[in-house]
Amino acid sequence: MTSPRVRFAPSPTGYLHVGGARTALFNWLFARHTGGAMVLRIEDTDRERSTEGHTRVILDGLTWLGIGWDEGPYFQGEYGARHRADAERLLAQGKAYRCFCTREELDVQRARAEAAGGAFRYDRRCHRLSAVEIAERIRNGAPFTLRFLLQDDEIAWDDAVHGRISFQGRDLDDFVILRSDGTAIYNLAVVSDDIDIRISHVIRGDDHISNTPKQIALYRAFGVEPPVFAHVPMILGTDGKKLSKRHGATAVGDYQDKGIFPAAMRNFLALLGWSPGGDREIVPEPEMIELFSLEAIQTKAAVFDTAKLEWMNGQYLSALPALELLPAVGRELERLGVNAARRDLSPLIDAVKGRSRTILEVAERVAVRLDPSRAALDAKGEALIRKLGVGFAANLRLAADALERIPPGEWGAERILGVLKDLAEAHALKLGDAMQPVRVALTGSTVSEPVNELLAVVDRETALARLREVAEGWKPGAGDAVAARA
RNA sequence: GGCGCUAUCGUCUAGGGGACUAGGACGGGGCCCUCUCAAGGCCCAAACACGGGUUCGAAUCCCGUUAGCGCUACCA
Repeated sequence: MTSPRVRFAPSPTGYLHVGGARTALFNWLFARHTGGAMVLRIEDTDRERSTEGHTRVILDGLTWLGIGWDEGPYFQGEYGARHRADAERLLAQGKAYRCFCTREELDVQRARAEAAGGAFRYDRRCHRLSAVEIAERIRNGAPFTLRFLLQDDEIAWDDAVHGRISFQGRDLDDFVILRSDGTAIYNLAVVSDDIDIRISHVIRGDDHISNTPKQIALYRAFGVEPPVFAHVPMILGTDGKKLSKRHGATAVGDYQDKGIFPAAMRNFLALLGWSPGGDREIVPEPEMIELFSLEAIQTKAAVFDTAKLEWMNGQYLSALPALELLPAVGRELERLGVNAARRDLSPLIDAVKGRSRTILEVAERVAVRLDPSRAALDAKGEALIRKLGVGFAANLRLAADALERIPPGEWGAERILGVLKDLAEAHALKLGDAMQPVRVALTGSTVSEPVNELLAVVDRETALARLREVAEGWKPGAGDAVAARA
């Protein structure tokens, strides 16, 4: 047996959807696990909706996710001649026939069938046309499609994830394989291409299950052994409906923009519908490849849970050394308009990454530590300062005075902690009362690393200047008396 | 409507006839730690859709019911 060949075949009619990304991931994992090849094919036969931009976005999305391909991308649109030749071969062999029914006639037939309460099935009226009638219509220039002549027997296959699935030929109808303009319909194009590039395993979404019997029928007609089919379950939104735009972020690019790591996204996507068995959650890529199997894929649709994705991202974030985060943080900083040149960002990243879940949060926190005045830009920060009441400015001034006495050469987390502890003791303050005003003044938030570490990580002059600025600038407002009592 | 697929905590899942008092993770709640928030540690609540079989014994196998989803184009 030769090594498996799988393909990921998106149509470039939209962005790379998380569902598509997961399908790609499963294909990729299977190829890596088996030592097979992954082929990329862009199904761009729908000229109306396909764009080059979408193709670019899909390729970029896969690359970002770290899903590489061994062959392609092939563009389905370039193989129209083969599709057509294949269809005509079936026609010549009597396995397909010309259908002269117009769209309007078909609509009428369909409506009639529906009104009668039954399912529409093409009645093969054009299959009964005599050779003379056909010749005459062709001579008159009547447009026609090619329909596949479907046999009535059972069509079944052993699905690698679902087990045996079976359809009856009589429940299907003679589907169109070639449009009147000579271009191929999806099912024909797919089978023609999959045969051409020798695909051994078709791993795709289970919304394709109902296409599979038609495709198997085509394989039979071509006299080619069908590939192994593996239909992976859909991804749903939190309301249990098929994931769509109104569920918020559904494109891979959205998560890239949110600061999700490719590795975290891969891990999360892989565990959505597949399980390595046991209690594993964080699964490094090599193990994922090692453990992957089609049989272990879930048969049930899965709900996309953003909260768990973010948790997982946080896990990857904490595990990654600051050094590896540096480039990404640098990019985000640039986007935020922060000049980070000439500063070693590593200590700052280390200080904030533990309580961040995305690289975006890391960058924002680093930005504030580089330039605390950014905290004031945040209206929420100002509101917080105000809420802290009348004792705030006084304590802040005390802290600033004490900290100023630390010589530049001794500015460090340990020394700062000692000074603040002494200060609290000397003024009978709770440690928190000395710490929190500093925290809020410096970050505009009640949340940060320990205050002494925060101060150490912010440049001494910058920190002191900011503390002064906030302490002096603070004016008691109308609501402050109340706040102080509360 | 027809055809098909599916059914374990709110969510992702483990489970392959006895190891099930149904395990883990996210999320939720509580406690510890603590200058805040996270992280970390400990604890709690939370599920086998329903009904019939098969079997000494069913979450696990079979049938039915219900519900959800998919497809039902000269879209992919």
